[in-house]
Amino acid sequence: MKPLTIGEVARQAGVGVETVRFYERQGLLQEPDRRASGYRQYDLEAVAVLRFIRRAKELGFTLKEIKGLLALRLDASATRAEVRQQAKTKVADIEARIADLQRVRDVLLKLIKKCHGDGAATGCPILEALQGRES
Amino acid sequence: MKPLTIGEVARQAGVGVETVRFYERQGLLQEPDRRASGYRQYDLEAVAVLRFIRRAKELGFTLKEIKGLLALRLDASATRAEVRQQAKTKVADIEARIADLQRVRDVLLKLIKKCHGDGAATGCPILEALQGRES
DNA sequence: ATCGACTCGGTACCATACTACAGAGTCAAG
DNA sequence: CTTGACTCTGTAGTATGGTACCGAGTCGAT
Repeated sequence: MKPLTIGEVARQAGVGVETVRFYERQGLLQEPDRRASGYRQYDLEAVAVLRFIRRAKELGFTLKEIKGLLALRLDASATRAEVRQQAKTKVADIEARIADLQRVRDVLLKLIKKCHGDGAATGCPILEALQGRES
Repeated sequence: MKPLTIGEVARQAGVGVETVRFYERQGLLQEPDRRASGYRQYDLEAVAVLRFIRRAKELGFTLKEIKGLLALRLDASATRAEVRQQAKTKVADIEARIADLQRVRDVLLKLIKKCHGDGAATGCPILEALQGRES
């Protein structure tokens, strides 16, 4: 179990060295032990945490939320219900964003259908609609 | 047709004064005439442009894209096909984002289903899954 | 003439998630 | 013992879309 340098831990987790230090500053990664020289010394747990962060990010969690998840992960008194709640909230969040995007897409599709012409852009229904009279 | 101050034009367009100056710096809004005192003097076209920006932003266009749309709007040689193309590209864009979000949501829903328990968070399938063995 | 509201330019700051760099020190292989 | 790769801290910059503040000047109504 020889300790890893920041470069090794970053490589194993698939992130950059600067990113590791950044996460440390943000409080997502505990400050590791140091050698006499000041070099950080990591263990495999650090790799696990970094991978956790990466996955959670892929699932759309912000770093702030991930910080919360990491706290739950280490908190012996945390319950699965709490974790599930976080996940459910995120699902609701994502669904709201999907609905939003769908609404916008439909507006755009309608405008595209209206603008069948081929001439000058002046008077194009899309641009006209963007103009919008009302506030 | 008396000219409008920046405050009036901002109010009529429903944005802040600082925002108007910001759009000017970004090149979305032409630099207006000035009074002897240096005060900006706007006409109603400026209000139209600001509303255009607001609408397009609501439809998910970035300021950069909006700059392009505004250029098309004023370019006598621009065609409707070009405008339609922009809109279509944006639709494709939005649909990709929707698909992405749906994929993520499904992953989360699956994890939530797996985590039916009620005990300690330790070993919770959601946290475990986030851990992820592979890169 | 005075007052409050407004405007000026410039700069700095907010959140998000990094990324880049400078200049100095350290490590390990040959 | 040298060399090249690595690491250290601290600061600054990236992109996005603004918001906030400063001191100074200006406008219009009373």
